[in-house]
Amino acid sequence: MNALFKALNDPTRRAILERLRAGPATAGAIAEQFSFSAPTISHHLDLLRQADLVTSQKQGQFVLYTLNMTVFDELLGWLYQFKS
Amino acid sequence: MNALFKALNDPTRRAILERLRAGPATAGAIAEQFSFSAPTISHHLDLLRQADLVTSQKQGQFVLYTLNMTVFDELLGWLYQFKS
DNA sequence: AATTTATTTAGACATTTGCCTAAACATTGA
DNA sequence: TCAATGTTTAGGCAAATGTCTAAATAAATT
Repeated sequence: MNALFKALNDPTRRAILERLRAGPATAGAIAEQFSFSAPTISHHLDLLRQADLVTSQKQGQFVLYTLNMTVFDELLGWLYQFKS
Repeated sequence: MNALFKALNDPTRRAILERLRAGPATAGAIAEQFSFSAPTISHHLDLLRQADLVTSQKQGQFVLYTLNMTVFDELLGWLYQFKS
């Protein structure tokens, strides 16, 4: 829960998640869309992975990142207690 | 959106929200439940108010804090785009 | 009016965060 | 095998964060 909110508490990381809605992408492809260095994006991806919001798989020299939507259920569950 | 995720990215603040589910409470009553100083809790309440997650009204020398659940809809809306 | 009680503001301090560059690692291709 | 490409790791730095104590503000009580 902590890692989840931490990961979401950054506009760049949220933008990465929105980018991944369109489908999996390599670290490099993601980095190109943002005006930050590759190491910075790599670090953001690491935090997203720690929160289990994305998964990664190595494909040759590329690393493909994929959105993991199952974690959102946990967040929805937390929110649900505040409903009504 | 930024203020919202920022406010939620702290276990003490989330616990305060959960406390307020039971009903409005004064700053002092809230502070008593946590082993932090009153100024620290006051600061947390300020961040929650900035995110519009709580509202406050002065009642005599007390300040009553109330959960504002309407903001959760904004969060649900953001989450919704990731569904399915 | 002076004192007590409730809360916030101000300022200090250690830790965390987000960024960078340089270097390391891993894979592909010449 | 050497060079090029993609990605991560390491280390440094400024800014933000969470905590504290001391002081200020505001309302109630004596």
